Amino acid sequence: MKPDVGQLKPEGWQQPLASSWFERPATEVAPDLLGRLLVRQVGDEVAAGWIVETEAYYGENDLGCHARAGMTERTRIMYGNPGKAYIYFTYGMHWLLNAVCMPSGFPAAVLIRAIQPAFGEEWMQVRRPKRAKGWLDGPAKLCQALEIDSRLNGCDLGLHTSGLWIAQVGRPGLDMPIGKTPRIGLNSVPEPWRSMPWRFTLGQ
DNA sequence: AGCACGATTAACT
DNA sequence: GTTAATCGTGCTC
Repeated sequence: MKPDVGQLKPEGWQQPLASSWFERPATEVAPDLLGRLLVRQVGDEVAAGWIVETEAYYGENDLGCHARAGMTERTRIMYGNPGKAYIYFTYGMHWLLNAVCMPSGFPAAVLIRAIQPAFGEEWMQVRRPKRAKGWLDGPAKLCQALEIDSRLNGCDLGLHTSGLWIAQVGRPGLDMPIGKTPRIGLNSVPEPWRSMPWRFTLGQ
């Protein structure tokens, strides 16, 4: 009988990236996150997905970035320490997950836009019943699947304690080229920010 | 206190 | 291809 490779936990899945790993421009961190493992643990339940799509949001000058308006209650986390989760609510119903980049004081983050299931698929399906193609392709979809919401805003992605981390382990067979395109959904953002090639994809 | 809008998604035509 | 759903946030009065 053929083993279900997708359900095996890869070596190193419990080893989070250090906070200092995120202390770089978001435009460098975003492509570097591709192929790494986003892990969620709630009690005894664990699920994880390979990151395959990211976007960089970088500084107050970036008019596509929430920090364009300076520091507010919402963007406070983005101005904080690298490696923190910046999670915000949009369109009245969706949560989106970012990883904060750069040293404290400079607002920058990487939006996690899509994952592919690595293990714990059953647990993800509890909240995302449809297992059709594309069921985890979307920043709000993966947050729903992994039970990510405001309770995790500001948590440290470099620690296990909050139950959400990014493991350093790279996906096997990481030889595909990285795609670069403009960011999605910035419909009213002026140029050149709207077209900056800060969306990064792996095998899509 | 009121208002316009959004780093989306699903369900349409 | 288009559009409704739905509400926290940030800005204006």
